[in-house]
Amino acid sequence: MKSGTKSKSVTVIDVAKKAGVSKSTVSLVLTGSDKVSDKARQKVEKAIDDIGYVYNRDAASLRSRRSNLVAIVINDLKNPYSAQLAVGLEKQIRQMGMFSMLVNSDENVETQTSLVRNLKEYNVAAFIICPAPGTSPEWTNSLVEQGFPVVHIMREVSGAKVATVLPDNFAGTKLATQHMLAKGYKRIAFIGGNESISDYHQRLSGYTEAMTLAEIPFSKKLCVQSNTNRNGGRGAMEEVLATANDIEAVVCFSDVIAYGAIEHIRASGKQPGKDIAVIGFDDLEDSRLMSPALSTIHVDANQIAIAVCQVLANIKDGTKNKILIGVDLIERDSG
Amino acid sequence: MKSGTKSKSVTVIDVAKKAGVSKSTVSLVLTGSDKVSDKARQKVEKAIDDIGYVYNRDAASLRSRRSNLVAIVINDLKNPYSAQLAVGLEKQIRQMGMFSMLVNSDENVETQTSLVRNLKEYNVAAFIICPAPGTSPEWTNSLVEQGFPVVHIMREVSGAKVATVLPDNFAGTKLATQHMLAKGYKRIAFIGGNESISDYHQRLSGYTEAMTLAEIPFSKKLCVQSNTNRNGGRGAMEEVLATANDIEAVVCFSDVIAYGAIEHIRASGKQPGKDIAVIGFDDLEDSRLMSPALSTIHVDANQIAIAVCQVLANIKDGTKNKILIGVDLIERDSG
DNA sequence: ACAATTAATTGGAACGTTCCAAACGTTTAT
DNA sequence: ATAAACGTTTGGAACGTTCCAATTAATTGT
Repeated sequence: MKSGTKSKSVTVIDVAKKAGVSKSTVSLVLTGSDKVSDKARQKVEKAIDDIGYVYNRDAASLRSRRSNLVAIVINDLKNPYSAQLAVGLEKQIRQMGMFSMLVNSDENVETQTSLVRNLKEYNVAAFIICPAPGTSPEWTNSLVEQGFPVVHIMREVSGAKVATVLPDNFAGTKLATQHMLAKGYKRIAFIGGNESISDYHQRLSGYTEAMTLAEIPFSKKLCVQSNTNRNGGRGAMEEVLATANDIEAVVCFSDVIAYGAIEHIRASGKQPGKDIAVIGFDDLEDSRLMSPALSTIHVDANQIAIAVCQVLANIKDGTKNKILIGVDLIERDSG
Repeated sequence: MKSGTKSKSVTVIDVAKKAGVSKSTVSLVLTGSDKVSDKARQKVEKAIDDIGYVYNRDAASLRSRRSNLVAIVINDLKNPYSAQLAVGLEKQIRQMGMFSMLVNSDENVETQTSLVRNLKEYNVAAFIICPAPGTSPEWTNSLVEQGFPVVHIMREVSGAKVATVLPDNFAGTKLATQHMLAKGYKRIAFIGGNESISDYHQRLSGYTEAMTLAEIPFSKKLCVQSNTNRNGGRGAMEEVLATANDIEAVVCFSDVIAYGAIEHIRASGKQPGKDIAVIGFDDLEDSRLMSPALSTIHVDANQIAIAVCQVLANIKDGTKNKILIGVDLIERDSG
């Protein structure tokens, strides 16, 4: 990785000479100051592309003790929703005039710790973290105490004194379940997800709330946990059908779970969307494109990204607040 | 984004005082030099975590004119294979003792240009780029001339004087097609992808090569282009069946295309894997988990990542070579 | 025991930028 | 005409590290 020992770099001083001003003036132009005359600004800008100057952010960041780097620590980039979220965040951050540094913890808390330790060395301006399972509140809090603005997304770490932006999981599954109830279904299952995931409880209770309001007795048989991948969804569906072959609808923990469920429904000779209605959670792009198109709870990744950036913009020490992002029911062919 | 004006940072000098050595010695320890006594090293290391020192990479990078940042410019993070690749690259780069900075060009060449312009300001050590459509060879070459090590992945930019690491697309579709031929099928379609994508031609010619070798006359009707998403796959399959209802097998440009194809096959009342055999390209995780599990051409993302890092490690000016990553046939239930 | 060699340590300069306080030039008020 | 006010411009110091040449300590050879 020998970088060809970049000869002699072009600096603000070279630009200044070329433009016939001082390096301070060049700096002012570079930082977008309003207290520099248009004449000077134009001369500097011309000089910059005449001699091919490139700004050195290391020097700037060192001297100013600021940076425009925002770290995004994602739990699992291979998960389609995470990827969508990362892309949304990246775009939004760039719109703020900042630059994002995206890394993947792979749901591994040690990796996450090591990544963040490294990122601190780069003097990042803020951390956006989707916490890996097992993240301790102390860890987050110490990060905050060190002076870094931190926002958690998607998952809550109870005890962590940070702002957290996440979808309204409870409202989402409640909405999904009530949608099924409104269609006249009464035997409704809830499948996928498991207790180690912080949002599982919220989504499950949205379902039970809706069922309770409809005065339908809660049946434990109809709630089956699973891994959060496609296989998990298929297995959970199989388990439900084994004990309750007469269910009319299934509310899934996520779209991916729904994909698996649909596969098993088909395999068992029934038609998803006709014999058994299915609804997911997330609204992945595939859900719209697949057939039958999946009904689901839409969680707008861009909206989350916008909220995160707003929080970041007005962060104060110890602002521990929870920002719920609204969700929407999307009715498609599957239920 | 007011970062709480981090009071007064702890520097190497503080560490030096605490450890009773000079700052130069501390620096040697930090950079992992072998010409420092064990005694000194231990004192320094102890002092470091006693006073909670954090390394300032901006200063290091400024002074040494080196950095351990590797930029990964991905064309489309929402694409599952890209995400997989990004994750593999990230892990591999970290294993080299470097740190990756992942950004997403979103298949937009202007975004790509702007991202790279910014990344240069961070003094990155190298660029790994999956070029967006429309990337000009001149652009890449000028990046190289500026002294940056550059590797292209997945897509070739003809005329660009850089190393390119990509799967053996030709061998892949040839393998897939010959697999179908070996099963006795003769009416085999090739669907998905389109000419604006550089690897389309390679994959298409793998198919035609196999067909020609088997002495089956090429039929234009059996080759249908499409967008590279699920919908595209479904549409292409529909188009094929409309003009050639008797096909026995279909070789798909990618797994995602295959997903769409399978949906249409089902919708038309046939059974994928029984009435029409289907094979994909990429081997996404879902392909293994779905039902019927998708036969496909496996392209090992980690292997690509390893090759990229090897190239990066021995890069010389103007090494324009092409590194083909071997592919494997994975036979599953779909064909 | 002493010179010659090697190993380990060190202070000052340098990297390219921003900050600061002072200087300059122009306009406005008296 | 002069003072005050304002808007621009400016040189030197500083940010925290690494590099370099020089110094000191330890080891080897005779």
